[in-house]
Amino acid sequence: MRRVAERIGYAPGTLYNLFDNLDALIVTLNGETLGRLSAALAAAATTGDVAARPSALVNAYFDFVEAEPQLWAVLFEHRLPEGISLPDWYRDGLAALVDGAVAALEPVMSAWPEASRRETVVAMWAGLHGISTLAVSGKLGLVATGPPRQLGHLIVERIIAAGPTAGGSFIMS
Amino acid sequence: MRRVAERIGYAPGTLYNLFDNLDALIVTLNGETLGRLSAALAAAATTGDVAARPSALVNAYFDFVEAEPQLWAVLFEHRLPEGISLPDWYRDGLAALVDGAVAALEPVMSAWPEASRRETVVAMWAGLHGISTLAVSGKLGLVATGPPRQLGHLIVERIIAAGPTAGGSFIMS
DNA sequence: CAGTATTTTGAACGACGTTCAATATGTGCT
DNA sequence: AGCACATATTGAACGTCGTTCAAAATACTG
Repeated sequence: MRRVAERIGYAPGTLYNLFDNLDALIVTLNGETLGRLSAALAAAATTGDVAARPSALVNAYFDFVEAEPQLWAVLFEHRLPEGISLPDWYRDGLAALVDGAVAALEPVMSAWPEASRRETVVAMWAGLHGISTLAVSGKLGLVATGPPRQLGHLIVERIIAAGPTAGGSFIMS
Repeated sequence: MRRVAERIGYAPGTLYNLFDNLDALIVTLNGETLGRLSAALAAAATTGDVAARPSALVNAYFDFVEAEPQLWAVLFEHRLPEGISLPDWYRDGLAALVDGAVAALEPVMSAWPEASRRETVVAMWAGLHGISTLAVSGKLGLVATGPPRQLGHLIVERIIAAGPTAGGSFIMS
């Protein structure tokens, strides 16, 4: 709070007329970052070559992380105090991001049933998220050789290649 | 530091005879947690039914996260100040965890070349990590319906099912 | 210009990580 | 036992942080 206040040339107390506390300020900032990330992914999804969309989305995601590592880190590393939940518009923003990816990948995931498709996209998004957090915190580099982006492509491409009925090998027999 | 000191019945200053600062204390704690997580995964990997090992590992991972959410959160959310890197034994602990998973999954990933197998395991681990962080921070629940564990199984099973040559669809044609 | 509403201030509070001289405790020796 | 020395522990103090709030400054209105 003190650093933000100094940056904008105000006394610390002034910020409390705009935000309840530091958490509220960060959540508002994260809302903007979420919108920017969503827009970056949407722009990448306009590729005409639908087969290239999965890798285009992965590249757009990592481009964003590399372009704005601090904003991205705050967006996903910040945690509200116990018991306080994120505002509704935050959920809407996240849902819009996922929906955009689902729509963009629809051509290459037409074999999936609707519900499973969305679940799969969420899983892939979480996978990219995990790779990025480990990379940003310096823990991925301890065990991975290639760039984080490469692992991102691996996750997304193989999950899509596996198709909707993959897994559950115990069902076979 | 003050809370730890109070818990063990010492003055704050005493802790500085054992650790340089709070970061060093947390890194030491994280070393223990990493060992515990590694042991839990190793125990799950002893399953005789090799086909069930992937799901057993996923379950063990999420069991650990649910059993020790705070320790797990500190292990992976803590970040050293800029420029300071993790000690060597930390890297070794992480590498041991990955190596254990690679060894446990060897029977079901025998088709993979060695290097690719390890990379794939790292990617799956990062995927589980991403699911867990989003779940713990309350952000996964905003867009996912099922339990986090389900997404973990999805990622691991489909990546294994996809096989070593999946992805890179642009290579075909 | 007077009076009211709004914005901004900066001192103050409690909590935090950290430092360090002072103090307490333990250990080995005669 | 007492003494000298090493080690462990303390607690006050410092600077920083988020946060509060009465006071001061500014803006607006009739």
